[in-house]
Amino acid sequence: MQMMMMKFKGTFFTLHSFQNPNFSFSKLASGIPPSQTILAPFHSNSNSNSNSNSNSNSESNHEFSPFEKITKVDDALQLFDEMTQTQPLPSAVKFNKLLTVVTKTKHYSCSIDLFKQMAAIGVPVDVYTTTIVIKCCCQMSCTTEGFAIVAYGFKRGLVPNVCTFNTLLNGLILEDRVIEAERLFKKLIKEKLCEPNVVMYNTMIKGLCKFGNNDIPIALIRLMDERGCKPDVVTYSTIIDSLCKDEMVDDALKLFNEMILRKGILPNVVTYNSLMRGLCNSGRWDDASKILREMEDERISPDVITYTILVDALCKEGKVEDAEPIINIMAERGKVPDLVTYTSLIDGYCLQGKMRKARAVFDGMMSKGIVPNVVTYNSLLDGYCKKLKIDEAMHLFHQITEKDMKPDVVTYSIMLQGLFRVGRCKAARKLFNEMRAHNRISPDACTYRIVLEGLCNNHQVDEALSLFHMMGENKLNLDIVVYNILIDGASKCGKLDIAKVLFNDQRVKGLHPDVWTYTVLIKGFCREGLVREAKELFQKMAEIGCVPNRVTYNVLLRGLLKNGQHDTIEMLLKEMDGQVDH
DNA sequence: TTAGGGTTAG
Repeated sequence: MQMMMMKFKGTFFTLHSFQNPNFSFSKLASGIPPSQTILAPFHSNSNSNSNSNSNSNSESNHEFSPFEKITKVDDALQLFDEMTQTQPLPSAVKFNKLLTVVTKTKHYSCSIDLFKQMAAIGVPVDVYTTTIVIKCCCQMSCTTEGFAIVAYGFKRGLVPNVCTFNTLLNGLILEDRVIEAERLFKKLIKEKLCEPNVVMYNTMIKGLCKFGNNDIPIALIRLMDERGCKPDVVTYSTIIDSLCKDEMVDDALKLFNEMILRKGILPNVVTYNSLMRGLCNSGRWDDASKILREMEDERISPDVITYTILVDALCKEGKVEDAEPIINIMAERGKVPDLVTYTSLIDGYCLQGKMRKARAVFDGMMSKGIVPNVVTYNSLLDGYCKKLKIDEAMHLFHQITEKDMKPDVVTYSIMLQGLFRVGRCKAARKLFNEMRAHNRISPDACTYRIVLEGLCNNHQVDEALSLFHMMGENKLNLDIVVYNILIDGASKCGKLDIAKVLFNDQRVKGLHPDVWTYTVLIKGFCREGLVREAKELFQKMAEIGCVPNRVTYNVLLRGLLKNGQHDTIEMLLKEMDGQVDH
């Protein structure tokens, strides 16, 4: 422990004092430590002599363990057939191994089918078998089916254990059923159905973090201590990651230090990756670079995810030319860029409108045998739409469907935004109807915002309003941004009465108008020459503590100017000087 | 001698 503390003396304790004014992106890239793991013997067969011991072991293993050889599901299915025809039937352990292999390839429904066949043939199943199959149900968002399997097992004397319950907890969390997960977790403890272990605490912590809570998970670490269950690197990494995602990077670093210095738990590449992402996304490049150096000091090799985080963050910062060389650095260090890495880079070029470059990366990726998915296509689509190249976008959109790939809600939203932008409302409405008729994809809050804004910008406010009313009292109708769009749209086309009704309506619903809400309505009043009303609303903003921004001042100033209220303008300019950043 | 938990893209 003492050694460990010494080892990490140079860690983030001095983070805030760490400053590097000469920082550059190329330095960041060159600071990436080389791979410390010797991968060669596992990646090629040219080193068989140098590793004779482990080789002979694995060979002898293979004789008895055909499961390790399986790379494709078809192989597994064939082996399953052979196993079921063997007399006497192989043990449950052997079938479990096979099921594990299939499950690891993410062919969950296949595993479930095999389980059904096993049950039909009378292959012995145990609690391991049911746990594997429950996991498959959970991964397919059918956790309720997972509970049914517990009941099935129970009838056959298979008592669920901590692994089984943990799988179910994880399933509930995957389906955002966090309250049910919490209830189950408490029930397990209260009724002594099983004593939670570190894995189960970690699952629960993940769920709570996902639910937007970081304080309870931290408190849970204390509970673990009390109940004699030691938190591990996963416990801390989960919370560190959640804090980073909530832009609380300093709290994450504090926890990181606590983990190392007080608990003596060593961080691994996952912990570092979370911190890297948190720091990069908040533009703290110096600190990110320090993390890379610290990884090097601790001999922890960055993995594909580390590099991808860097590529993505640089691209989002508009530094795509700094991101591209990272692909080469990866190659030098034996790390193969994957679909996510390439997609991040493609997205970076698209964001800059460099579509030819984006296309070149896309083609390069394809030539390496990496198959793009809907996220990759969406990046390209968005790029074309932003450049108003709708025909290219449309072409790509059709290509997605032709390739048997399923467009998702984002694909449709991007296309809708593009079509509205170039004023092709008829096509947009057709696409929107097509989307609504789709039984698998339904428009989300973002889609509705795009459609409402599109209609308003194309002088179709009545259609926007009727769509809004049709949405009824659902969550989307409780979105302040939607109200802002409509208030702006209505007042722009002279329907100030409707704008006022909408303004009151959102307050009745308990929504909190923001700067934008007030600004668009002030703009509406000014447009109609109702300067007194505009000033009153401006006053009201101040009263409820909603701070006007530069746009608000500009809108009001223009209104006053148009109506010759020069005294008020002078007063406002003085006020602005003291309040608004220029 | 088999099962369960944490990190990356729109």
